[in-house]
Amino acid sequence: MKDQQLRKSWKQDADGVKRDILSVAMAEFAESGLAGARIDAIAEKTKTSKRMIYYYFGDKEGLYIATLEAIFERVLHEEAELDIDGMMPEQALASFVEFVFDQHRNNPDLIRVVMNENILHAKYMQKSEIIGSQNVTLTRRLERIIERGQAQGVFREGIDPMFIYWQMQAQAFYNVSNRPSFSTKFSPKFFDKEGQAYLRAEMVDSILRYVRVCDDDDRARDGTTH
Amino acid sequence: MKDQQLRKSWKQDADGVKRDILSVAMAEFAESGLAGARIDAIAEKTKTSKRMIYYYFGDKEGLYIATLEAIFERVLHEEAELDIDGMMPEQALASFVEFVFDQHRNNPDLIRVVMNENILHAKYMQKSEIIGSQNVTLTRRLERIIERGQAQGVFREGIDPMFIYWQMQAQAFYNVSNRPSFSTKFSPKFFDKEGQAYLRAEMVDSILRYVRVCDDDDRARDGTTH
Amino acid sequence: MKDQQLRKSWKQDADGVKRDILSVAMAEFAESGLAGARIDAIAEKTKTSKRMIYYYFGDKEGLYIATLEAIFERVLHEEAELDIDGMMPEQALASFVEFVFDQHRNNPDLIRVVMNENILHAKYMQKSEIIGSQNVTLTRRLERIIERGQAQGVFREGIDPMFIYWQMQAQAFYNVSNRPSFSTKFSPKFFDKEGQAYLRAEMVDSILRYVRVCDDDDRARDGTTH
Amino acid sequence: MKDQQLRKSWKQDADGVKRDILSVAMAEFAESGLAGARIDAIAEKTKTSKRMIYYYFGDKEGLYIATLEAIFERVLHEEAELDIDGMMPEQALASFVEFVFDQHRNNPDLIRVVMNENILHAKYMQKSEIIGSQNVTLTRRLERIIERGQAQGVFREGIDPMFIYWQMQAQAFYNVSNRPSFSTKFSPKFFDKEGQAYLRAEMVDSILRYVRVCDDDDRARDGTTH
DNA sequence: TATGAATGAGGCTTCATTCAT
DNA sequence: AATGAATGAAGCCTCATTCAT
Repeated sequence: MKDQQLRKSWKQDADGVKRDILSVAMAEFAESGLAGARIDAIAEKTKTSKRMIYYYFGDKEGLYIATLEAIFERVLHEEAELDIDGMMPEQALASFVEFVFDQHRNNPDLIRVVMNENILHAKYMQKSEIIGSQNVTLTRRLERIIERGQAQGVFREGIDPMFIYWQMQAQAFYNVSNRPSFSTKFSPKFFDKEGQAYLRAEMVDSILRYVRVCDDDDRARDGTTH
Repeated sequence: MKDQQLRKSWKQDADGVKRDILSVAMAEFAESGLAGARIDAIAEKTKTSKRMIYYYFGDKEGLYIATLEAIFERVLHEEAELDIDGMMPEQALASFVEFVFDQHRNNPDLIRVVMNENILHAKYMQKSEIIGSQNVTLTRRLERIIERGQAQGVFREGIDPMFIYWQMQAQAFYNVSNRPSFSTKFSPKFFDKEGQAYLRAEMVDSILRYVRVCDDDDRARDGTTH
Repeated sequence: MKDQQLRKSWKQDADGVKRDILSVAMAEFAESGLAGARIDAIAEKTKTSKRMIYYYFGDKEGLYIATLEAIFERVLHEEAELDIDGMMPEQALASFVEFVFDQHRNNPDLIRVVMNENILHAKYMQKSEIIGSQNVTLTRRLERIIERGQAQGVFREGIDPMFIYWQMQAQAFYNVSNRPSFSTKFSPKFFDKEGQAYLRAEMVDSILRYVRVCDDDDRARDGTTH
Repeated sequence: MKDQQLRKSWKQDADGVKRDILSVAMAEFAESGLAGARIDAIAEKTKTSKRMIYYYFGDKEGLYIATLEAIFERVLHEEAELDIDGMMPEQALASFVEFVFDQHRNNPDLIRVVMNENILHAKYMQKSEIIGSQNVTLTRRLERIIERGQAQGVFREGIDPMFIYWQMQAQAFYNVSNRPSFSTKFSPKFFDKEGQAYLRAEMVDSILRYVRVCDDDDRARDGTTH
């Protein structure tokens, strides 16, 4: 899209070929995982040939890692668009939760690739230098929301922002990753349009109740009713 | 229950062989998934030969399904040991959450197999007739806890027990399934002994805060502080 | 069927078991040939177990040969029922042809087993002592019909009865054996009920025309029209 | 017809490799049938490796179908060389019969492959789009011979050319296909050089007698001598 | 006489990768 | 920069047959 004019005489520019391969690879790795994906299948859906995959990415693992990094980079861009700095703490937190929920829901490929990574004990994520150092931004912003809420006296003390972030991730991720098994084993009711809206709202509610100041906070720790 | 006594004189022990194969297969499928597991690798770790795997389970898929069902059956048995009926509602709910958390934590094989199933869109879980009809018991018990709590006035109205169950599952599952990626991308701090204890406690707290009656419930829905 | 009374106390008599196995084997070998038939498949359709097949017949080849011989014996019995001795020569010959045609048509299993034998270069038929010495009877009877016709002046001289027999066999056999390929490559029109009746009638007609005295016999040999 | 000249510089010769594989496969499938043939055996007799069979033909069935089609194509080419249009009807018909007889006799591989196909109920012939639509030419030519003979008054009316074709095929095919069993069960006398010449001549004679006008045609239908 | 368990050899097929041009 | 041809290693599975009781 950028400098195509300069290269017009070439049939395809190198970047275009790479991007083409990557986008096909992403779909394949997301669908079948590293072991399950087939180089042949990827090559066939590509505009170029199998040889080019090896030319540009070395081997299957190289292509896989490139795919992984491309996905995380895409996600990073999305996160930059979250605009909550002007909101009141509760509203900001609610929007934050909704954003995380939606982000996962709208990126099933990301989820599936991460699922696969976890099956491989995150072997390739660890190898990548890009991925590890990424998500500081988002957690920082969450910290600031919590701090603001506490300063305003609407959020209680003793909250670990990272735990809240973990909890959000858990639910947002699980909502996509385990939909097949949960539907099968328990109930599909949360996965139609209404069900998803309900889940999203309750997730917000649940986290707000977790951070909010409540008179009876003495009851909270021991789990008894006085 | 069986006529094993009659067969004791046989050198062969079909059930033993099958169990042996299954336990090896469970580990292999958990580690590598359906596609990644190697029949040869399973056979080698077995007391018997590769041929016997085919004799008893037909093919790789047959073995995989048998493994799946064995795992879910094992889990079912564990659930029968949860004893919370005599407790007060809050205590019962707390114990329930802790049980779910521990159950997942202590069965990483189960988690990994389910992860794999989800990558396969739960294809084989759906095929199995055993798995679908299982988990009524546990959700029923949760329903009763909630009802009791509401009757006693300690839990608020408008709670869907299934959502609480979903939320528990999400966190308990994610805690095991996504540990590698979360550790890598964010922080490993929740995954040592103390971190796990913290996570478990906050999970309980979070859910109790979600169900508990709170004076300011009018604030809950719109997310403002008026 | 014979001495079942004597053996009533036994669950199954040896002959019954053997006959049971043989009848199943015949169907399997007819359908799939020696290489294609599966001992397991045969055993499953049998009232007894796989082990019994080996007990009674030694191995797969042994069972195959036994099947072969049983089939030829059955055919031999059928031939004994052909009753044409009182007929006039033309009528007798016509009946003979029809008999051969029907006999093949009604024994597709025989045909398929012989097809398979021919693929194996009749290896097992040659081994069998029973089969080789069988079909003298039928060819003798054909010889006698021809001789009678010649004596009565209705059949011409210079006919080899064995050729006529060969020609009948060829058509009667081909009608069953090559029905699938002929239907596919040329036309299925000869294989419905009417088509078969037509084929049968023309076969008779053709052979009668071949043996019958004809004024223009001088034309016959060189294939010219004078 | 092809651009082989352009590729002459390549070490690889895809068409040559394919043809090599096909010719070996033809012999193997002819000898052992689809089930009996061994990919390993084929590969060994080939200039290339087993892997290349899969590269070019996909799987065993793919190779089998390719073999089937190659054989039928070869036969088609042979048929194009039959030159009988200038002959008188009887002579043309005689030559036609001889051609069919010789064609079968000289292509035992074809016969054996078709035998095998018939054992498989012509399953793969039906799949092939090439084979079904082929043999119109030859039957058309036979029709025209008959018509010419009838127009000239040397052939009688009421003849179905397709039946004659069927009859020729039956005998020409059976002569090759059932030689082993016929030799074993009846007599080998038709299968040496003289025997084959005799069979061929009588086949011609028999068919000419079938089509020729004969004074006594009133006798033909009821089979009596009055 | 009867049976379920066991087996070794060999079959078909797939895969990521490299070669030659 | 690009491509069709080629490959070895390894995977899954099937078969007739035998063993132990």
